[in-house]
Parts: sequence; C-alpha cells; structure tokens
Amino acid sequence: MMKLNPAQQQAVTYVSGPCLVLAGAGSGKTRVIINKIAYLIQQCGYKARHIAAVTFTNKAAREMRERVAGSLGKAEARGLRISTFHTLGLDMIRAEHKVLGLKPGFSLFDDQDSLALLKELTEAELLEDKDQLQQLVKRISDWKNDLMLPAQAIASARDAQEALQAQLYQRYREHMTAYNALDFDDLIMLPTLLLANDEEVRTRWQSRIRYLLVDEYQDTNTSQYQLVKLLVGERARFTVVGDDDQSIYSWRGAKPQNLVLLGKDFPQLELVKLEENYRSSGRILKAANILIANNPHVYEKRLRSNLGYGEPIRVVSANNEDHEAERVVANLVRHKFMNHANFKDYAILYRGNHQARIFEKALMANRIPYKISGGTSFFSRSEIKDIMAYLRVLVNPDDDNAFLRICNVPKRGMGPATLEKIGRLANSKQISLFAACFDPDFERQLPPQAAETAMIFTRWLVELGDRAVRGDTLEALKEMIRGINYEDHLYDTSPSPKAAEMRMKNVSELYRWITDMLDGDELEEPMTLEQVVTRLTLRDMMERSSDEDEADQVQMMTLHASKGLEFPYVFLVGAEEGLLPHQSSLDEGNVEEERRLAYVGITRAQRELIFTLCKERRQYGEQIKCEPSRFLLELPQDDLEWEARKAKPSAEQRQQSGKTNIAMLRAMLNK
DNA sequence: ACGGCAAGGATTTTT
DNA sequence: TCCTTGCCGT
Repeated sequence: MMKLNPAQQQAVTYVSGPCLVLAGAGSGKTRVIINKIAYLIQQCGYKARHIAAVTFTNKAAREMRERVAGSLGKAEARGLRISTFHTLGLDMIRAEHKVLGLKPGFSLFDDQDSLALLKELTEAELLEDKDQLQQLVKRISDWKNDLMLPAQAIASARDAQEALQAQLYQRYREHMTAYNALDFDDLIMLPTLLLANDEEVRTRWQSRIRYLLVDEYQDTNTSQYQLVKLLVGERARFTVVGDDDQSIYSWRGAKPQNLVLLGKDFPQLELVKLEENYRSSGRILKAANILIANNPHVYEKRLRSNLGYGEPIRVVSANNEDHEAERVVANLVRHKFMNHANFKDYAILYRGNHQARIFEKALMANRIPYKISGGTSFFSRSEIKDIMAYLRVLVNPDDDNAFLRICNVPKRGMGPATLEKIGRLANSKQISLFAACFDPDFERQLPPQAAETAMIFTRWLVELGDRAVRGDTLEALKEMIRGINYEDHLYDTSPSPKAAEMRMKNVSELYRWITDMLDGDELEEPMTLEQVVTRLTLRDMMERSSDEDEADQVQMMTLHASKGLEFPYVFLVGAEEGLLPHQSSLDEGNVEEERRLAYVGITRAQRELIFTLCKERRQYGEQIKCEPSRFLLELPQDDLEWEARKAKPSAEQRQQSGKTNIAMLRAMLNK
C-alpha cells in the first residue's frame, strides 16, 4: 500500500461501486489487483472465498495466485478464487452439472477435437471446401459467443448458407451431447445462459462471488462480458482492468468495445487511469505514445516514464531475410559484449511464427542459446494427444473421438473394417462406440476374431478405469502405459530412435505433470483423475521445475505472445509493409489492430529498441520488394537512427504517410 | 500398412 | 520455396 502512486491507490481503495482501471503498458496493473484483493480482505471485511479474480491465461492466474499468497499469507488467501474465465466456467458447470443435464466426467474437446468432429459431420454434406469448414467453425464459435443455441441460429438464418451452417451447428451439438463432451466456448456459454435463465442459480452464485476482478478486460468477448454482468448483478461490486491499446485479439472474438459498453451499462462507473510507466525509457514511451495516437480513442491516455530518456531507437535494414538475421545476431553479440548483458536480456519479436526459423538458424550457427516460446504446442504433439485420449476414455468411455484415436494405437488389430461394424451397431442403437462393445448384439455382428480383440481391449479399459477411480490412480496409470507398450510403439513409428526418445521424454513429462497434479502441493489441492484431464486440456498444468526459466537464452516469440512480458533489449524484426501491418489485415482494413500490435512490441522494451527490415524478401518462392513499415514513418524521426544502409524512406513515402494520418484524423472527427 | 508423389496453402492462436 | 495433406500404388 505504501509503495503505490496516487492513481494506483485510488484504483485500489475505490470499492463502493463499479471501477474501470485503464492501465497502460507497464503501469503496474497486476500490483493494483494484488493490492486490491488484500485491501478488500484486510480493510473492507470481505472473506477471501467471496472474492474472485479472472484472467485469460493460466500463466497470469498462477502468477497472481502466487503473489497474493505471498502478500496475504496462506491462511488469509484460503478460498480465494483466482482462475481463467474458462476455469471459472468449468467450475460452475461442474457444480451445476445436474441442472445442465451433464453426466459427471464429461470430456473437454480442444479446438482440434472439435474440428475433427465437424470435419466428419460435414463429409456427408456437400461442403467439401476446406474454406467452408473454417467458416463453419468460426460461425459456430460466433454463435456461442453471442449465446445463441442451435434453435435460435436456425430461426435467425438469413440465407441458405447460414441455414445449412445452423443445421450443422445443431448436429454438432447433438454429437457433443452424445459424447458427453463440451468445447471451450461451452465453458463460457453454458454458465452464462444458466445464470441468465435460472434465478435460483444466479442468486446463489452472486452471493458466492461478492467482489469480482477482471484482468485484461479489453480481451473479453460478448459472452464473457455477459457472464461478468450476471455475476456482479445489481450490486455491481467489481473492478476491471484493461488497456484498449493492447487489444490484439479481436480476430478471436475479443470486443474492445466492451470497455465503452461498460460505461453505458454502469453509468456510475469510476474511471481510474494508470499512466505512470515503470518499465521503459522516456524515448521508447514517447515513440509508443506517438504511434498509438494514430488510432482513434475513446479514453485518452498518455504514458509517462519514470526513467531517463535513453538511447535512440535504431532501425537496421538488411538486403534480405538471411541478411536480416545475420545483422540481428551481429548486433546482439556486439551489444552483449559491450554492455556485459546476458542472452536472456534480449528478445527477438516477430509477426509470424515462420519468421522464427531463419533467426533460429542464425543463432544456432553462432552457438547462441535461444528459446522459442509458442509455435507448435506441447499438446498438439501426437504422443501427448494419444496419452490424453487414453485418459479421456478412462474418465468418459462415451468419448468416441478419444476412443477412435486410441483403439488402434498402438496397433492391436482393430482396423477400419472392425470399427465400421462397431460404428454401425452404435449408430443403430444410438449408443457410443464403447458401449456398443458391451451390447448383447455385439458378438453376433462381428467376426469372432475382431469381437475378441475389441472385447479384450474394452474390458481392460473398464478394469483400469475402475481402479483409477477407486483409489490407486497412479498405479493404474503406470500399468496403462506399460500395458499398451507405448514406448515400443514410439520406436516403431518414429523416423529415428532419437525422435522416439524425444517423444518418450514428452510422455514422461506429461506423466510427471499428472502425478504432481494428483498429489497436489501447498498451493493446490490434490485432484482426481477427472479433474486432471480437464485441466490439462485447458493447458492449466502446474509449474514445471524452473530450470528453463533460469537459463540464459535469447527469447524469441511472436508479438502476440510477448504481451505482458518485458525485456531490456528488444529486436522488433520484419518492420515492413505487408508484414507488420500484415497484408491480410490491410486487406480487411484493420490497420489499427496492427498498430496496436506494434505498440505492444515497442512497449516490451525497457532500455533499447531496435527495428529491422529487409529490402527484399522471399515469399512463396518469389522475391518481393519490401517497403518500410508505415509505423516506422509514424514514429518521431528525431528519436530514430536509421542505419545508413540506404533504406531511408523517400520523400514520397513520407508524404504518403502524412496523407494517411490526415485521413485517419478525419475519420476520427467524423465518428 | 506404409512410402512416394502431387497438390495446395502459407497471420496472430490466451482457452 | 517449403511444409503439410491426401491419394495411390505396392
């Protein structure tokens, strides 16, 4: 409390009504949330179990949980609810599963699972276009985010295309119900609809959560905001923290307009701006402010630096992308040597994952340790999906998707022909594949050999599942991995023994997470296998031992992934038209989000910022000429140091940039 | 069941 | 260009 600035203090102590904290980059918003939770408990008489804080990422939730535990002590923090939106929804669904008509032990489908199911459903239709499949996925997600059930979607369809999509939405829903499965969007939609329609449930949750805090509010979508509104009710005791300038997920349904909506829905809203920045040098902040001023704003905000003015921002140009990577590495090495810095003080930020490869190559060639965050995630590796599918079947045998994945992996002679027959039986009786294997007709409709293998397998699973639920979960798990000879399977199917080894290491890693979660620790309660499986699908695993965090490695990630982080020295690479304002965003006329993305990147830097760009770049096999990003031209040129390599913007380009600014200003005034 | 080859696609991806 | 996907042949 002592160390808060006046604005932060106001944000913390205003508790009598709805509160919006506009928190600029690096303005100490997490601190405000932590302090506010403590203030609510210690000064305002709130019980910890009546307070909930929601974030978007598990990482953010975990960090918050740790910091609160550190400042409050374990006893006082007991019962405090700090989770992601999705985990909160999951908890609510679990508590209310009877009302929702769900059997306990339901499966959670991740995006890939849902996509696979939809693919299957659309195969019968004349929807062969993969583009149309993508559209369908998006449409269903949109419907769910707008809290529309299939019946409403069908009723409100405006054309044949939409009507077909609505029909498929309904079939999708039916299949999910049959599998006893939910997808990510359901985790928000179902609790929200339940609260909206059931007064008893609503008042129960409103009395359970009496103060609500929301982090990264600008990233909420419609249903998430509805959930917030329903949870806080008339009393409206809540604080949301957000920054419209850091809204970079609108392509995923985030509605930064929710910030404006909040003022309309709650006229008594208290607005607090955090404009003091504790992260970056004055020059970096000035650049960021000037850049983002090109976007229209509902709430004006200007970050002030507490630190010195700092070094000039450099713009390094290269002939092509290989040269770009070389120059970054050369600059980095020289800089590190002159400043006695560590590798982990440097970040290379880029727009698209594909850009990473070339930098990876250059770093490797120079024996520089690096770490790439993001990219193909742990959970999309096939070996992890396999084991997860096994676990899902143990917990929920009706999960046909998971069952299909594992029944012949490793190969046990349950090939397509057998499955086809089981599928037909299951279909005719309206039961799951697994249940079909226990049907009285099962043995009559299958060749003896096939029936035999299927029965041995399913009975083995039942036995394992029983054991896992009854008590010795760990033993059951161990036996399962041993029982399927998974290690042999990996060696059989991997291109090299080395790859198999890697994959087995991943499996062991997963196994370790599972055991940790089953056992629990001082911050987390022990979980049941059922809980472990859903939490893992939500990517919410316990912190693995921190040997990686300590390592001295150059940090590489996309601009999106960098949000919330900070680094002493930042290379923002590929600052070119078509790449940083990405071409597809230009096509859609959404430069503003790209500008925010650049803003996020710039404000990651604490001490120094270096942009790089190429004169030409190979794209889809052909060389294309590159122009400097318009964002570079929007920055204060006095603070930029263009590296002489003859890529200075021409007078014509400056003129162009000036024109667009005027056009934008006009657009703003017209609004 | 698996390797070979052609075609197609190539932002971002908190859960 | 270079990766993934899917189809086809053995």
